[in-house]
This record gives sequence, C-alpha cells and structure tokens, in this order.
Amino acid sequence: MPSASPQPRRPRSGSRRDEAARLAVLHAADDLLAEHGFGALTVEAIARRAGVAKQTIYRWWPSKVEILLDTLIEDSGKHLPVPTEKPTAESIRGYLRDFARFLTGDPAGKVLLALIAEAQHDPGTAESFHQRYLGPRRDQERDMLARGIDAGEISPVLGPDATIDALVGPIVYRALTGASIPSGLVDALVENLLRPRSI
Amino acid sequence: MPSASPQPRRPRSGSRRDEAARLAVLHAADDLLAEHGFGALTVEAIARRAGVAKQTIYRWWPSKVEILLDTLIEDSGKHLPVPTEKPTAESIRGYLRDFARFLTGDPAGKVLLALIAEAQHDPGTAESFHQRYLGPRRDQERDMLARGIDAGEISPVLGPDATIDALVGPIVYRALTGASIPSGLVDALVENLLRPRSI
Amino acid sequence: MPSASPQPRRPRSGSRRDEAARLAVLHAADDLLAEHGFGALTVEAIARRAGVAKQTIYRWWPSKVEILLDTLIEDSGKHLPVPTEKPTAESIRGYLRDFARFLTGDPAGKVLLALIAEAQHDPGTAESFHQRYLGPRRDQERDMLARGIDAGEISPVLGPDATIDALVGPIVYRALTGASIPSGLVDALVENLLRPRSI
Amino acid sequence: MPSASPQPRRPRSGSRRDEAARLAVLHAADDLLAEHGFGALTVEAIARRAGVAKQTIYRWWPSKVEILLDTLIEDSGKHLPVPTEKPTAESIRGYLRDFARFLTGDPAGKVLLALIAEAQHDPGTAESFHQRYLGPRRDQERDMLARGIDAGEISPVLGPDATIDALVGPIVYRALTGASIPSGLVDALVENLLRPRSI
DNA sequence: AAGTAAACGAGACGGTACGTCATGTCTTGTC
DNA sequence: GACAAGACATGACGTACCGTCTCGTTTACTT
Repeated sequence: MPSASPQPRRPRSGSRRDEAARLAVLHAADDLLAEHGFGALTVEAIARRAGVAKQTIYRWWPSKVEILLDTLIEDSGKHLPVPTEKPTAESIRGYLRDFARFLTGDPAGKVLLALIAEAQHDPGTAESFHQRYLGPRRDQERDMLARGIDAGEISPVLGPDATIDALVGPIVYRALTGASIPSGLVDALVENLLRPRSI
Repeated sequence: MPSASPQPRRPRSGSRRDEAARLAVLHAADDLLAEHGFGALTVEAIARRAGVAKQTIYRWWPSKVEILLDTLIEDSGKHLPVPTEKPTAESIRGYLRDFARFLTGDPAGKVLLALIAEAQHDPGTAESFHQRYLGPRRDQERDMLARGIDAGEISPVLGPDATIDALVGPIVYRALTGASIPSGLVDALVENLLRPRSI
Repeated sequence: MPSASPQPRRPRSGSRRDEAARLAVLHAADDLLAEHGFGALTVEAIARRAGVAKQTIYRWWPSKVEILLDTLIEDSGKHLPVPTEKPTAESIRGYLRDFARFLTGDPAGKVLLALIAEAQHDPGTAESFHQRYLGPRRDQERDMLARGIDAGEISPVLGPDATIDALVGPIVYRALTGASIPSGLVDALVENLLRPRSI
Repeated sequence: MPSASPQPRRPRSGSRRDEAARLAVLHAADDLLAEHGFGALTVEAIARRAGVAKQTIYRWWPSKVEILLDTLIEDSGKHLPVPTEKPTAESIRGYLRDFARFLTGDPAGKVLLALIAEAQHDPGTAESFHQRYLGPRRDQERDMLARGIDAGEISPVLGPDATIDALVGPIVYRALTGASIPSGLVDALVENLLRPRSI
C-alpha cells in the first residue's frame, strides 16, 4: 500500500506527518470538485475547508493536481480495478462498462476527467498524470489484453495500444462531451474490435 | 456563414465595431495559446499583445473562451471542412485523417483540445462549446454519414451518433493523451465500424 | 448678463449651440451633487442624466469643475448678491448671515464647498476658481467694505482682505467641518472686527 | 500615544504586521501628495512607490484617506503640539502662528488641507477625519483655552468652540485659498477675540 | 523528565489577473 | 456644424489566489 505522496520520510527526530491532515486535504479537494467544480478548487479553498494551513498543503503536494492524482489513484484502484484473472471477452466488456459507469457516475470519475482536462492546460500536469496514472493503468490493461489473446478468448484487429484507445476513446469522449454511454456502444465496440473467436 | 461574434449589431448612430481590433484579439489569443500554453492565456495578456484595451475585449466577448471559440469556428471551417459531396467511404476516411492531422498538427487543433478541456472545468464553457461548435459540426457529420448510407457506400454497425463517437473518440483521446495517431488506426476504425459494402 | 460659458459664439454657418443641452447639463450636475455627492459627479453620469452625449460636454466645458463653476456663478449671483447700496454695518452683518445660510442651506452652497475642496486637489481648478469666482466676488466685497468705511459706518481693525478673511473664514471653516453657524458668531465677528463707530 | 492604525492585533499565532511595510506606505503617500498632488495619490501608485503589494494596503487601511490620517496624526503630533503648560495669551498666539506655518510650510500641512477637502467629497472621510483628528485636537484646544481663562490670562468674547473657530477659521481659509498668512492677522485675531486682560 | 526538531494553524507578504468603471478622444450618421 | 450614440486606449478600482515566508504552539522522538 504505497503512499501516493513524495516519500514516506523517516525523520531522525521530531513529528511525523499528520495523517488526519492528509486525509482532510484529500477529502476537501474531492468534495470541492464535486460540489462546486474545478473552478472552486483553489489551494486556499482546500485549506479552508480542510481546516489546514496552506503551508501544510505546499509541504506535501507540489500542486493541487497532485492532490487530485492522489485521490484518483486511491479511488480508481478501489472502484475500478483492472480484471486480473480469467480474462474472457466477457470480463473485458464488463471492465469497459464499469469504466463507463465510473466516468459518468462516480465522483472520482469527475476527477479523472478534470485531470485529462488540466493536462491540456499544463505540461507538468500531463507529465505527472501519465507517469502516475495513465501509464500504470495502461500497463495493466495491456496485460489484460495479452492474457485474453493467449487464452484464445479475443483476437484484436489492431495492436494493443491502438485497441485500448479504440475501446476506451469513445467512452472517454462521450463522457467529456457530457453524453451518456449506452451499453450498446460498449458491446458494439467489443464485438467489432476484439473479434471474439466465437464468431 | 454566420458571424462568430455575438450580434451583428446595427446601431442607428455611433461608431461601428473596429474590425482591426477584433482580428488583433483573435490572433493574439491564438498566438498566446500556441506559444505559451493555456496558462498564459489571460485577458490581460491578450489585450497587451493585441494592443487593445481590456474593456474592448469585455465589450465583445463574455469570456476568453468565446474568443477561442471564434477562432476555432473560423479556422476549422477553413482547414477542416466536412465533406459535402460524394460521400464515399474513402472520403470519410479522408475526413478522419484530416481530423487527426488537424488535432495534432494545426495550431487550431490545440484550440479545440483546450476547449474540450476547459469545458470540463466550467459549465458555461461546456454549454457554449456545444451550441456553437460541437452541435453544428455533429449535424454536418451526421449528414455526411446519412448520405453515405443512402448512396450505399457504407453500412455502419451502430447508430449515427454512436458511430461518429466511435470513430472520432479514439482520435480525440489519443490527441488528449499526447499520443500520435497512426493512419492505420483510422483505417481500422473505418473498416470495422462502417463495414463498406465492398467487403 | 454675461454667459458663464466660454464664448457666445456666432458661427457663420451650421447649427448654433443647443441651449436646452446646456441647461440640462447644468441641472444634471447640480442634482447629482445634491443627491449623491461629489463622488457620483462624473462626466458619464452627468451625460447620462442630462440625456446628452459626452462629447457635447467636452465640447463646451474643459472639465466638470467648469460646469460647477457655471452653476455656482449663476446661483450665487441670484441667491447671494453682495450688497451694493447703503453699506451700513447692519447690511454687512446681513450679508454674512445670508452667506452662512447659503453655505449650510442652499444646494448651491454645497457647490461652493465642493469647489473649495476640489481646488485643493487640482491646481487647474484652483486657478479657474479664483479667476472666475473668488476674485470677482472678493472685488465686490472689498468695494462694499470701502464704501462702508467712506460712509463712516465701520472702521475695521485690519486691512481690507484680512478683514474679509477674518469675517468669512470662520463661517466657511464651520461649514467645511459640518458645524452649524449660529448668528451669535456672525454678530460677534462683526462687533469685534469692524468696530462700528457706534461703540 | 495611541497607535494610529486600526487595532494593535495580537494574534495568538501567525506573522505579525511588517513595520517596514507600514512605514513605506506612509512615506510613499506623503511623498506622492507633496510631489504630484492629490490626483496622483492612488492606491496603486502608493503600492508601487512603497514597493508593497496593493493587498497589504487594503489589509491595514480601509482607504487611502486613512493612510493620510495616519501620517497627519503622527506628524501634527510632532510638529504642531498643542501647548499644555503655562497657557498664556502669548503661548496661544504662538500656537496659532505655528499653525499658520504648519499649514503653509510643512508638507504635513498639505495633508491636513487635502483631508479637509476630501471630507467635502466623501461622508466617510468626514466621519473619520472628525473622530480621529479634528475631535481630539479640538479637545486639546478647548483645554488650552479653559486653562488660559482659569489663569486669568484671557477672556474670550465668544464661547469656547466659537472662539477657536474664529481664530482658526481665517487661518485655514487663507491657506485653502492659497493666500499667505501674515503674522499681523494672527495678532489682530488674538487681540480682538481673546481680549487679554492686560488691555 | 528535559531537550530538540519537525509539523502544524495562522496569516502577512509581493505578486498577477480578475472584471468594472470613468477618463478624454475618436468616428459615424442624423438633423 | 452641433448633436446622440458609442467604440476605443488608458489606467485605477477593490478582490481573489498564488506560492513564500515568518510566527508561536504542539507533538513525539531522542538523550
């Protein structure tokens, strides 16, 4: 269970990091984003709502984006795990449906969308977002696909990354444009891009 | 060809809008975004670079987002027209390839990505963006598809909107995550989602 | 009856000055000062309330101070004439009492106070204020005093200007500090500074 | 010797007020008024010249008028103390002469004139000016007078406040109208309004 | 138990941008 | 040519956050 923040830090003396403050910041950020949108997500507002000094935030997070990344990594690990066993076509379809539900229904989905957005505005965010979230998750998804291919369950018409983008892209795009994601769309994507051998 | 700015406004007397100022603002915004990123795109910076008073900007645009929308509408009309004649599978493939090139190569493509991003942060932007850009363009794209179906050139496996999202989504998603868009991806999407009757 | 504004102007061709506009501006300025104070007295507000274009104001008055001067000269000529006949000690006392009433009661008195104030802030105002109002009025007051001395009615203990300042100063000062001006004060000043021969 | 600024403020923790910034603001305001007049006295200009952030000014002073009041209170306490011992007619004459010199010669005198002026334009200024400057000083002056009377040194022909206004009014009025203040004027006022028993 | 050092709340500070207002100049079309 | 209308460049307004920097207080590990 690695902490998302910089270093565990084992000081030779003195106080340790205040876990209550860390959680308060994370929750305050989450709540502010959910309740008032990204525009209201300022360091000052987070500090105010968390009952924490600004300095405490700056001490542990280089930017508010990293706070969001911390919450996203934690939440998406819990609410949207990449299937690691029995990678059938069916389980992949299930993962994509969960992903659609996560994006449109879960508050943490809003965090993901906000980070995709912020990455367009700021190169530093893009860098961090890839290294801490997109990259690791993509690795897991590639694994999932590879195991499905090995098991003869699927036979994609595209290379691994292109396949994932072709599956995930429409879902993300619809979420970004505020559209709903009908399960028929997911099914059709899986049907046509993974070509399960059953056909 | 509707003007991108608020209202044509034909006052019975008094000065008319200064076209030079309008263009200076549009170009300043474009240039700032391209050169220094969205973070540097402040109303003050636009005014400074355009040699224009802040008030002149606020007089004609409710927000900097509308400035970007104006440039996007103008530029994407010029650099990325939706094919209106002979809608063959081939011309649709061409349109999508142009779209990919627009997103990754054209400065105006960055504007589109920035607006998608900003729409996540601000509901007002989302609203405006849909009404002034996404909606009208989607209408043209639906038309293109419909004429292709009528001509017997294509036979999509999904409904019109879902088809477009399935084609465009992966392209946009790769652009948003900073990935290149190989033409093989576009070809495969067209191949598998439009099922041209020639197969 | 000289017009207070620049020149009567007898243009060889074209329209003449619009008297209605001139009066509208004067009254608007007066009303705004009376109703909302000097802070609300902007050229824009005057134009708005007078139903007049800003340019019309700038065409005829170099600054809003000159507008106030125009109204002050007109009003103080009407409401507070310097006694020109029979300059007895009594009539001088009467003039000073009228002056006190003018300053504290008449809306035009507020204009005078506002001009004294504005003259502290702006040298141009000071210059104009002296030449167009204070100077001429002081000349009349000096005349009044001189005729009183000639008639043997009064015998001031100070020179003419110092006498007038010693009489007028306390009245103005109390008005400036928002204090009332009891008639006893005026009487005592006259009593002790003019030394009427009756004593 | 009460501090001129709002509240001493003794927060239980956190940074204290930066005395250097406070002085820089006071001096910047003084200097700007002296060098470029009231028109140049903007909060932005003060901040610029003091090398201080605008917010620092707004944090401690509700308006630029209060800055001037702070400097006036400090300077007039130093350069123009009200005599507290041996209140002879002579010492009162001296005080009035000092007052005249203060108004026409001392930079802080310009501050006093500017505040009298600004009080005409803005009721808030008037209120503050009375409570923080005019009132307390008037109290001291009344004391001075009362002790002079008790000592049998003077015997004014008017009540206390009227006497002070009759003495101070002409001095202030001449300063406001840009006139010099000859010592003969002060002497004559004292002579005729205080009736020292030696006559 | 006393000493010490980091983390903490509070918040002042120099900045930058916000969106609004008034300035004085100008241009356009009407009378 | 005067006028109403109003666009324009300029610059100050007062507010909100930014990220940095002290302050004292608390806390927990030394010694």
